[in-house]
Amino acid sequence: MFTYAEENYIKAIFHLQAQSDKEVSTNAIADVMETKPSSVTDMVQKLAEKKVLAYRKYKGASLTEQGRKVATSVIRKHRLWEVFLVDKLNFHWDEVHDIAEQLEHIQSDELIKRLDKFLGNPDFDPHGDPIPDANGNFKKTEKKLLSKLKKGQRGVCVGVKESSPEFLQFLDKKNISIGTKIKVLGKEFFDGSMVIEVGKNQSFISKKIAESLYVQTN
Amino acid sequence: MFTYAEENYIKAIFHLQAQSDKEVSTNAIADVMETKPSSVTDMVQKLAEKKVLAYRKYKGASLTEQGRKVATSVIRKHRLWEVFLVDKLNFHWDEVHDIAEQLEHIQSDELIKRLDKFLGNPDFDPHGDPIPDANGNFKKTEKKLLSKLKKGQRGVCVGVKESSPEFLQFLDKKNISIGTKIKVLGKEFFDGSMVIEVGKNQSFISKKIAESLYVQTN
DNA sequence: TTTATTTTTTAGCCTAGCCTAAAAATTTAA
DNA sequence: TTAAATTTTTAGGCTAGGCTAAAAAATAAA
Repeated sequence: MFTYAEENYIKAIFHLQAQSDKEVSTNAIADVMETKPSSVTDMVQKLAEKKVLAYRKYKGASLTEQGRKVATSVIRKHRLWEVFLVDKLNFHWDEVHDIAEQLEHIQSDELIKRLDKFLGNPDFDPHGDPIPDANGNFKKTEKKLLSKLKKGQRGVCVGVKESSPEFLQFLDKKNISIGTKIKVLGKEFFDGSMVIEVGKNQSFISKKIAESLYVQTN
Repeated sequence: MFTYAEENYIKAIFHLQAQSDKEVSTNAIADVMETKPSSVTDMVQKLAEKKVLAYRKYKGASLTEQGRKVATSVIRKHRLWEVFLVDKLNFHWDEVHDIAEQLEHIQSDELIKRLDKFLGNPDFDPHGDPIPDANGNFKKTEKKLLSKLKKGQRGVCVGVKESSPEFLQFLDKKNISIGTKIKVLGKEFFDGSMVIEVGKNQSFISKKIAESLYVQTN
């Protein structure tokens, strides 16, 4: 139904829209797709004809209901495959993205249905991101950024905002992964840095880090 | 390194060459690829430049060592994924081909290494076809066509020559699958048909069927 | 509010992989 | 061994998805 390129554009627009909810600009899309704005214009016009998004010249694009369905289906597949790679094939969570990027385009509803069951109907991928159900609905979570916690508060790491290999490897070095309990020992006002407790160790982390990590408080 | 289309051509030429060992004709390739001969000429010339095959105008194509490596790698991936689909996701052996046809193009050596291990390093796919190892070597089997067996001989079904859904479903109806023990009760000279024993039942099968089923004798 | 800057679109071109129609080479038949 | 039939290649076109360069629209600054 949709080509790989089309699916990737739709997915990118979905993610961009999730952040700002308004129409997504041509340049923003070009940025994340690593293409030129002129190429984006072409593709966006084609996708508008296919009814997966609404497009107004010079204004930007926003997904239709149909487009959202395509996007969540691709995201669902991506995240389920990531669970497979980590849980079944023992990949590390910072190695799976590129492979899942390929696997997310495999077309077979039956395959995904069975894969989901095989994995025990997981709700979250190895990075802590929610896996939408077959209808495209995400489980609501009340996760917040680590940077929002006050001194003395505790939280459980449930995800990352950024998932570059560099960042994930940094977290590894600090022994932080999904499920890790974190306690805020101290917080600096002027630069937003924190001292946190992870297991038996304590670490100093910058504001940048604290704003890239999601935790769930209880 | 190679596009999906290129990999599919290489794979097709490999299979054609396995049957006749000589140079493969343009028309033969067009046939299995379901394209026009002119398209094949284009692609074959491109693949010759890429050194995966030797091509002589009007004579045909034959894979180089490099081409054989590409082909066996794709075949290895295809068959390993089929094992995954049947063993882990409980697909039926006649449902997995189209999905494996997509999965065989996923690029990641590490993925295949781990998948192979996860599946217990299988030697055969669900249709009984051998899975080449990482170096492209096939395990030798002395399978023969059922039609070659004489009256009274026994064999174990180890594969099929043809794997259309229709044929596989026919085998199902007769309760024949990989590992099924078959005994030849009788054989007609004039049309090559047979009466065979499968489990507690006996069946009449035509020459066409007997020539589409591989068995291993002991 | 006019000018300068930035963003977006248009126009035209490129490659991969397909196609059709016509030409050329090979094979088969007379 | 020449003519007919078949196979294969060439030539020229098409679509998807990119690109650059230039034009047009929108936004920001003077």
